[in-house]
Amino acid sequence: MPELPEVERAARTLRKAAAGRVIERIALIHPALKRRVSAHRLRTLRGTRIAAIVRRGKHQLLELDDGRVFHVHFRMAGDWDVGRTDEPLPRHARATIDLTDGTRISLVDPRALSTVELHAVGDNPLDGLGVEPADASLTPALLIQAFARRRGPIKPVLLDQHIIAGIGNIYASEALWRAKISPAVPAAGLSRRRIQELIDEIRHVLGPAARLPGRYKDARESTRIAVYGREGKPCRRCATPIERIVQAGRSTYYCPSCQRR
DNA sequence: CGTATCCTGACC
DNA sequence: GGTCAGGATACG
Repeated sequence: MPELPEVERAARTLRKAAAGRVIERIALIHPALKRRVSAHRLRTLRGTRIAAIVRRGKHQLLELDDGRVFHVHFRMAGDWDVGRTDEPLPRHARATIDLTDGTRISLVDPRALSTVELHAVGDNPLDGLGVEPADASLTPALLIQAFARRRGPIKPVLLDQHIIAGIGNIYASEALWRAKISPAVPAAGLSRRRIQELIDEIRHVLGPAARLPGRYKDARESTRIAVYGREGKPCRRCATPIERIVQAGRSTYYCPSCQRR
């Protein structure tokens, strides 16, 4: 499920259930998660208050009141399930966060690719992460500079979280379609004007959490998927059949007619 | 830069 | 049985 809008929604769910509350225990169920944080370090979380929940890109940071950070990334298929400690675990529960009030938040993830980390006081959990789409510092000038070092096509570059944080495979195709930019054009060499259009469309497709405050009045405007997964179906602008190509191992969908090189 | 890899489930 | 999946990273 998760790209930026879905992670934003999940973080809000978590905030509602857990912000300001105290951890009873965090349990890692799946072996791949157990490998990441030792049982000993997990036990040190008991009695710690969750001061705040912060989303950055597709990352969720549970900021603990002792300064440590419990860091969760859903990867391809993670999500939160909020229940009670006396209920049976949901299907595909990979970790649980039990609170002293009896709430159990389960990390559910059929593919078990989600990751968790426990950061010590003072480390930066998001070293190298790119700019947040809603941040005013996301400007054409910034991207011109970032793109200049890239030789490859724009679409895989949009997925690079070191540049802009939070664009995933679906919305990369969607933003390029809306901006009428071919996914195959070299990132370097896009004009300032086209980059500005691309930034606007990235903010549009990623929804309210990616938009600058005070802009885009129509926050509820439909963000329905226009190209992703629509191979062979007519382009919603020009009716040309949508094509699918593979770039950097991921599917890209685009209109060969109205997305220009 | 592309490719393999981590995992599991859904679908052909 | 094979392929694909809304992610990220290690590697050649």
